[in-house]
Amino acid sequence: MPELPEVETIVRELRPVLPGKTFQKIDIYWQRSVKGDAEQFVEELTNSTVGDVFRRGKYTCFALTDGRHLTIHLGMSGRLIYSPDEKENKYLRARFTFCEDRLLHFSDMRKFGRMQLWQANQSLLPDLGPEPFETERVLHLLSETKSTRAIKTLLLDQRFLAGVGNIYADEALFAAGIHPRTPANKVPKNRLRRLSLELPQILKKAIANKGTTLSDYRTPESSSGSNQFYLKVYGRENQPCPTCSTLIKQIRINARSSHFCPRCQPPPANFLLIPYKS
DNA sequence: CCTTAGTCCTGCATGC
DNA sequence: TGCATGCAGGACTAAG
Repeated sequence: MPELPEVETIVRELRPVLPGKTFQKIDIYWQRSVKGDAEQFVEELTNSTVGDVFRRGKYTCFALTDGRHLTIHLGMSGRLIYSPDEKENKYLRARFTFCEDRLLHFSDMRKFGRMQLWQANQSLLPDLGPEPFETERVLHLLSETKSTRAIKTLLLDQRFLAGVGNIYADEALFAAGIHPRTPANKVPKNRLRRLSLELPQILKKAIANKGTTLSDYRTPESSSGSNQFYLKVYGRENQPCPTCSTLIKQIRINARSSHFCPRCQPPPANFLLIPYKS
């Protein structure tokens, strides 16, 4: 599942090769991979030229030279594959052909990914919260929030904070010593400070490792990331905590699996926890 | 404002 | 073996 570090890795591979390239032909194999009308999307994007490639939250963004933008959200299983040749791929949802026959393939097994074209006068991704690297701003938002939702839920809310998904939310809460079910407005200030500082560190380390490959994620040159070998709690239920050897627990928060160490991430007080509802 | 449940999807694991 | 069921999850929507 591509989160911020995986998307950043993808962007870093595409940025040196795509700017200056023109979309010569676009083939859509699954209409719903396009937000809005797929035919119109193809019509409006054909013959456009890529100016820059960048990341915002979990979105890969292509700035077109005429001021418009193409965004791609990879969902759960989306991949961008940049290659000179065609490969058999039963999950191919879209194919972008550039001049000199270079190809960008959008592959997406579970079909949760979405591509969207933005007009020049539209503000891009207006509902996204700040990037986690804006430490001061994130700390301020966390400190000021009156939200009673579980802190984990807030971290996953892209309007509050952009780019964090299930894996890195669990890792960041472990690093900050916060129980994931703590109400956001009840987390002690010193823990919030730790969270705002640890989160960007965790993301940077994951980027250095070219992302976390659990099953589907690959870079555009189809290599795997290696950050899965460095995860401390995510997916490690019933295994010893790397810090204190207490067994990692798995619980559900808003229908999402959450992993934490009961000793390193103690609840501030039992009655403060967001209760579990089946 | 907040929440939960349902939807979209497929592959994989499990159980009979 | 084969079929049914359940699970995973990000973003979005509807309903309370």
